[in-house]
Amino acid sequence: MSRPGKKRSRATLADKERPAAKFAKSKIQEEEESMMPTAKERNSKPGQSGTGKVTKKEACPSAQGSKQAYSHWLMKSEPESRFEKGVDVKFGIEDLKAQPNQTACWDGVRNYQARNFMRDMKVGQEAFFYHSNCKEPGIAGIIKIVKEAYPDHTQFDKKDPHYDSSSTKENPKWSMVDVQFVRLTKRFIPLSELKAHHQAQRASGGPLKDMTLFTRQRLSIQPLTDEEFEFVLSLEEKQS
DNA sequence: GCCAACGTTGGC
DNA sequence: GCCAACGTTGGC
Repeated sequence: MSRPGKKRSRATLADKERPAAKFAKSKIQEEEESMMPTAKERNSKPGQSGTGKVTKKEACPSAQGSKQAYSHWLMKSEPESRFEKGVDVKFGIEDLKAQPNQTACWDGVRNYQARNFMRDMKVGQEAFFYHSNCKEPGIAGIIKIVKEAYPDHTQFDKKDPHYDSSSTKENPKWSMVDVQFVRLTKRFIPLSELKAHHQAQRASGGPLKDMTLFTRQRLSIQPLTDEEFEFVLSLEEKQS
C-alpha cells in the first residue's frame, strides 16, 4: 500500500511553514528516480555539513539519462480501514474531500522511488487518486498538487506508523506534498478496465501499453505521460 | 486469507 | 558486493 497516512493531516497549514525553500535548494536537485537512496544520503554522517555534494549519480534508467519532466501523476491510497501499528490508515478520496479546504498532506510514503517522484511534482499539476487494497481498486478522482515537497513530519513521530528512527531533522529522509481535491471522476474507473486496455494495447499499441501501474507493480506514486492521462480521462465518457 | 512481486536488510 | 531471508504491497 502506499497509503499516505493522511489521517490527521494538518495539511491545512500548508502555508505557514517554509522548510520547502531550503529543502528545495540544497538537496533536491540531484535526485533522480533511483530506487535507492542517493549517494549523498548514504554517505551523510551526522555533523557533516555536506550540502555541496551534488554527486552525479546518474541513476536515471530512462534511456536518455536526462530526466524528462512529467506533469501528471497517479497516487495510491487505501479507502478501506486497515490498522498499522494500531492506527487506521484508511484514506479514500471522500476523506480528502472532507478535509478542511479539501486539502491534505500526502505523508507516509516510504519508498525512495515514490518519494523522488513526489519531489518532482509541481504546484498545479494534476494526479489521479487511486484506490488500492480494497474491494474495487481503481481511479476515483482527480487531485492537484498545492504544495511542493517538504519534509514529512511523520518520520519523526514515534507514535506514527511510519516513524523512521534513521531519519534526522537535519537531513530528513522522507518528503510529502500537499494535495487538494479537484473532482471525482465522472465514473469510477476500475483497475480491471485499465488492465484490459493495457493488455490489449501492449499487443496492438496504444497509450496505455507501458503504463507504470502495470509495469512497476508496487509503486505508490507514479508518473503518467500526457497521452496516458488523456486516455484515462477519455474513459470517463464511456459506458462501463 | 493467499500469495506473487519485489524492495530492504544483513551476514559473509 | 552478493544473495538469502525477510517484510511489504496489493490484487484476487
